[in-house]
Amino acid sequence: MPASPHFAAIAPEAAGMPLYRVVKRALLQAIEGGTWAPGSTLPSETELAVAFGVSIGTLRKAVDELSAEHILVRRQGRGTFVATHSPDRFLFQFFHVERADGLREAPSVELLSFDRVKLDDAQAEALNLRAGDAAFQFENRLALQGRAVILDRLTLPAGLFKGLTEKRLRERPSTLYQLYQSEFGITVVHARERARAAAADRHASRVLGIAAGLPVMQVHRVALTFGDKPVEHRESIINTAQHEYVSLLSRKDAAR
Amino acid sequence: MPASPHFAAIAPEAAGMPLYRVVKRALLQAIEGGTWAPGSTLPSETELAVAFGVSIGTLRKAVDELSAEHILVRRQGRGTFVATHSPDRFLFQFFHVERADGLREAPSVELLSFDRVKLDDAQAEALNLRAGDAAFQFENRLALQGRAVILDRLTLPAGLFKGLTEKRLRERPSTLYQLYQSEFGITVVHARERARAAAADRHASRVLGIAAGLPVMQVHRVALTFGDKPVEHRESIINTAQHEYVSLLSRKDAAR
DNA sequence: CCCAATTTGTTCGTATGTATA
DNA sequence: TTATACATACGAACAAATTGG
Repeated sequence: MPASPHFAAIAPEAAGMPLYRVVKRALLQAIEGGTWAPGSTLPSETELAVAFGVSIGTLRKAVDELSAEHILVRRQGRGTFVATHSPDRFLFQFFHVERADGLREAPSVELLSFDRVKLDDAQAEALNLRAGDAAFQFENRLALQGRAVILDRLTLPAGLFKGLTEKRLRERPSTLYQLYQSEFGITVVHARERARAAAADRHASRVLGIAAGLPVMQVHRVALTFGDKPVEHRESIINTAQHEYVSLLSRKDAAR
Repeated sequence: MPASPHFAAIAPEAAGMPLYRVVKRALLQAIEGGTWAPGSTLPSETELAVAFGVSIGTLRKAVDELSAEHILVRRQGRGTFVATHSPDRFLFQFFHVERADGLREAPSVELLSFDRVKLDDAQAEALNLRAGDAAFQFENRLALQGRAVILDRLTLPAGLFKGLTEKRLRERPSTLYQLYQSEFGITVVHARERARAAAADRHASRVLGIAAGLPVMQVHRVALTFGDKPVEHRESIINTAQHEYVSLLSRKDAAR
């Protein structure tokens, strides 16, 4: 285990902020700054409390919030870990399509295209960049039970994903977000989605094997890292003939 | 202030359950059973801790969870209250449509029809009842900025809403959920939604003033009270030409 | 405007239980 | 079995917000 890190004095913007939030911010910055890599074990609560000069209860309250946000994971008897992007986490936190009967299954993914592009106005706005900025854009076809259900078009800022290639994308061992994390040091912590109905255009109808003009759901998503900084823009076209878009089970968090 | 209530001994199903969860269940049952009406003030934390025979910290942990689930509301300096269904709460917790530019506005509601019906298979399944059971069914047209955007068809079990009439529905002073709560003692605590795209049928197209066949979003919602008991089924047809369906900002809870 | 009482919010510290290696 | 880690439970003191005098 690494030596207990040495933390900076209270930041100026912490004025009037409860101590446990100051500790939370410090933990966040340490995680973001790579003091503890994804998947690694943090020092014990006792050690952290000493390192920060706060009581164990205060330290726990900070960790409670980070745990509720899926940034840290606690396991009784084992320790506290920096969350990683496992296939399970993707399925339950970031994948919102289920079969109409409620079956939830991990999709199989097929890369259809890979390009370097310049951001259009809408993408630039969503990513907090300027139109014309360089980006990678690629399309995935997602299948459930062997049937194509979703067409994703993803847009990633070139500045954040230097060295991304079609080959690396294709040969990734696990989920996309796992790739972002392990290869580019980018941790997706949250996503915002907005949906509407639309008629399938020719491209979507070909990829999904449905008639052009058929109603499909169109979901715009922005994935965010620490500090709500956008790192990915995604437009999904969903064939909802046999499947449905399911909003977060906000219950899960509370009911445990 | 009413005298401190007198709570039953620990329930048998509480075996192995942490004390704060036992307290939480007892609080829930007291709320559900009407010991404290919606909007009323609970005894202070100190009093409750004494009444339950637990420490203040344990009591607070129970209240923390109920507060996170929007069942209780705490206000520093004032007290802890049983949550009520205000228009604001409806807008932020239960209404998921925004204008494309992000403007979130309370809809104006117009009652279009009111009938007694028998549940069909799908409705019965969703409401955990039997097909053919008696129900009320009514339609609302919701407008934003004066434009019709949503057509809701609601189905309520007749057994839970005895005495509901078109007149009472029409003359309610506030939101529908406020009516459920004050007139029928039914508190909606949570809702599950599933969405798909569909072509507007003739009825929807007439009500929303759009062309038949146009792609619209179709949202199935089941509203639940304590113990995840379903109390309302709702099918919404949304014209997403100018508006979007926005999934919960799961961030809001955590970021406060 | 200030003061006092009340209530929740924060912080501290300790002891004990439970899960894991 | 032992050691370690998180989980639960206890209790005390003070801070901050609110209300009423």
